[in-house]
Amino acid sequence: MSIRGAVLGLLMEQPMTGYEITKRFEHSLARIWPARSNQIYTELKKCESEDLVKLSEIAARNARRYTITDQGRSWVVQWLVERSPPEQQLRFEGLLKANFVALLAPIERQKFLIEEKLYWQEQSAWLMAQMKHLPTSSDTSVLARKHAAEAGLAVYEAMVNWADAMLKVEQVREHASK
Amino acid sequence: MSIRGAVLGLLMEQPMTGYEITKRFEHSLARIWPARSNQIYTELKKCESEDLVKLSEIAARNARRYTITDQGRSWVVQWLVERSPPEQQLRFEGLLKANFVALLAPIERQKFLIEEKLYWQEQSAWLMAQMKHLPTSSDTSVLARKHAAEAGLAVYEAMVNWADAMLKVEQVREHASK
DNA sequence: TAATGACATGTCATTAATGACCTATTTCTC
DNA sequence: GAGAAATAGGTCATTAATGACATGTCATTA
Repeated sequence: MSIRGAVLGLLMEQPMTGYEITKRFEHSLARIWPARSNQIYTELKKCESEDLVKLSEIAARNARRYTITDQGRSWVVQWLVERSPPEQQLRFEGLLKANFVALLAPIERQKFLIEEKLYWQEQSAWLMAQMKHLPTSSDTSVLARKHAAEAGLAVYEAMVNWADAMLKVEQVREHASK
Repeated sequence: MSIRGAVLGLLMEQPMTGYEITKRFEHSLARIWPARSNQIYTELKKCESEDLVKLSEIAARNARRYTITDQGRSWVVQWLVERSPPEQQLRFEGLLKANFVALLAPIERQKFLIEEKLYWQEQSAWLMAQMKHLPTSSDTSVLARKHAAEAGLAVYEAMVNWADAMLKVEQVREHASK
């Protein structure tokens, strides 16, 4: 149901079409809660049938622009506050693999770690670039996004540090074997 | 397919029954890649049918103990190294909600943030406790787990810091309005 | 004017994951 | 010796998510 939270959360800002939501997604939430456009369109339809959003405009190119309803607003607040399944807050394949990295042969492992480091550095750089687009304001919604982004950044940096630490393990081992 | 990686990764250590894997899961990977026991049993059966594991022993209480095969070992290495869908490495509901926290009314928001902080502190404490059980060794597999755990810790701490930062935003606002 | 590329919305088959159950055995405790 | 709790291994229905397509619009540019 998180995809619903994301879609309705974005619609709280302003009415949007599925396409617009998809684009907004790609520029912000997609790295934290991946979703394909088809999932967003499907979710919008379901939300419409449950009166959480309503079709408010047919724009150019038959684009269907949806507006969030009062029920939709309540749904979002409910979703934010509830912590029904506390376990599945996080699903992190990178950390899962990190636990098993010792299963690789030294050469493969080093290659893997270098790639991982690069990947997380890219994520980090991307997020920093996104953050620059945030307006400088003490508005709560802006600050919330800013601090959320900073938390995301810390996550990416944790992975970069992990890769570094593991690469160092390798170097120490090499040095010792000389 | 990550659940398969996790199951086979654990079986690389030693032969185990579905129940034992489930328990090992709960004590380590479950917070990073949640899985119910039924999913693990299902995966074990699928792996058996694909010759990635083989039933090596029927232990007490008809417990089926599986051993990883050579194909299984190759599968794990392949899985570790490949980065087929780079986007869906991470699925983090906490950070998703963090982006929308401004949608809550101040009182609800504060309550939510305090609960979140507590939750992530608990996760952090739990992981630190788990880390104490790691043997002190310079063995790569031990170091890998140690550094992975440290990365996890950094993630949890990032969330605690986020909650703190957002709580401070609130306090500043209150102070300013006096 | 033809082609390209961004815009826009979907369907459909399949896989992954959850949630709710079910059925036994064995061990521990009162 | 009765009953609870942990061990052990599932089934089944449903929902969530992916991946591969399908279809058409509109603006730009070659």
